[in-house]
Amino acid sequence: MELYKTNQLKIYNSLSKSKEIFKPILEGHVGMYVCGPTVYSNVHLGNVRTFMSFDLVFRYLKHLGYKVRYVRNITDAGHLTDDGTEDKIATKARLEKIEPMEVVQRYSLDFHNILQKLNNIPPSIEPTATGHIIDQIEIIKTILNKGLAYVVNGSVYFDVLKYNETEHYGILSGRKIEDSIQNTRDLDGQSEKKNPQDFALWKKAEESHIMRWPSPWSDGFPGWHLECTAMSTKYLGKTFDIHGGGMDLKFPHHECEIAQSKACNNVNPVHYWMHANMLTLNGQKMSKSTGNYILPNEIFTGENKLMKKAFSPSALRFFMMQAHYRSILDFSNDALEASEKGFLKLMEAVNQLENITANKTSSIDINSWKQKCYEAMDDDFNSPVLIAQLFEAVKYINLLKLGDDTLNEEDLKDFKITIKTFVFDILGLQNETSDDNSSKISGVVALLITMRNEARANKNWALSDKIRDELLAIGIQLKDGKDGTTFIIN
RNA sequence: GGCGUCGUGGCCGAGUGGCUAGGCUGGGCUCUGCAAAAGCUCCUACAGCGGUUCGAAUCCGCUCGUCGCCUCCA
Repeated sequence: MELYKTNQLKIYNSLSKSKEIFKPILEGHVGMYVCGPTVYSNVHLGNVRTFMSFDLVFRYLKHLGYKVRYVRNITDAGHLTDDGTEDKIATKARLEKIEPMEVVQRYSLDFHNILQKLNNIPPSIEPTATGHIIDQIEIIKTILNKGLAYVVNGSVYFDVLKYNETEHYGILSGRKIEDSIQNTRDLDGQSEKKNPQDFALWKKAEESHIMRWPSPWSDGFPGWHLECTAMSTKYLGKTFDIHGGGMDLKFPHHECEIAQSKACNNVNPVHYWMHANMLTLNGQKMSKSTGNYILPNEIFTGENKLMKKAFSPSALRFFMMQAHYRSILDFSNDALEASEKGFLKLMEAVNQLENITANKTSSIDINSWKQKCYEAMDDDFNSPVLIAQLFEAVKYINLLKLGDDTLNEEDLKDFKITIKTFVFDILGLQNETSDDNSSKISGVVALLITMRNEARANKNWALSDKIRDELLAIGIQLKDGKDGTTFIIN
């Protein structure tokens, strides 16, 4: 039987601002849409956090037995620069004197490469904005027909004030339109809009603009907010279960998506809105535009002023999983270093699982422990609490090894499977110590351990310590226990 | 200025109206040739001020501060 039938998953819904019991539209199936990156530069660590958060969601939903269709777009057109006049991709292409599609290709590859290193499972569908221009044009036509958009000089704008007469623009972000009217700054280049709150569904392209597509209104390109509505509707339907994204997209991006869907399809598109919180650096939001950011590769190589050393992708992933996805997390070398130590301790314990043998009776209540692991994840994907439970398991493993605790065959099997499931399948961590050469290394180290033990038997401490210390220097740590000497590779 | 968020021990970071989060760091003990590891153990908490309550870090109010959004942003 699928786990979702017995587990009661609760999700914090940004729309209702409360935790709700998760009930999909179609039993056993989940439709999930997450706003992907705009591929005009390398993804930074802050971008990555959001995608890792939803990777955890994806993994857990699948573990619970749901059939999940996970759609995450690539924004390769339509995302305007600060002044609201030019497409970000086109700007980058102009600056680097290359084709826009070269920009898209380069940074899409970077994006996929980084996420793969961090062991993210690829989405079921990864559509691009430029591949769905036709769908976007159709939506614009419908919204125009309903009188909720207007055409000016070949551009089409959504009429927010008109929409707000019958609907609530601000339902997600908790804003009142009156406030935003009073507080909106006047921006250059937006004078053709009726009201500053109106947003572009279609932008007419200037003569010099390279990225352009024909439409009934002008040769131009689609607005940023529209692509997500077009693609989510196309692949998940007019209403679907989960829509995710970074907290900073709540307004205006997600608010606009709701407005577009309601205007076009007369329905609220999303049942559960999930927002991942920001990753900060030096207490400030990581952001490309301010220069306050770090790239994942700089962490893997250690090549950044902020880094004292290199960290593995799994150590980084573990660091992120130690914080709840809705909390702000501050990044620093020291915080990562502390996480790495914990991560290695966990991995070492997982490696020791195979050395544990079954007993006649069990002194640990494995079922109750396992239950706590599920309760943590069922409570809005609480990975930090899950990890606390996994450290409980580390303690158990060490005590089992010492023989101070025992497990019968059935419990031991369950224990092993549960740990591995949570560590590898759900948290998505990887055991980086085991590689192709590990068996050879094991053989060599075993030989050195034998030589060292001979030296120790002869009380030749100088030699035994030399073997131990020099192995440690190259990252192999010996540990003398009651049952002989074991080692770990750091 | 508006809206929202958060404020936990040396650091990171969970959580709940009364019962140990966890990790890292530091101290002690056991084990050990020494060390490491492991086990046991100890220390430093819930921004401030009021209120509700038998009891609040947990609920309410105010103050201060943080961060985010309000403009492209994961």
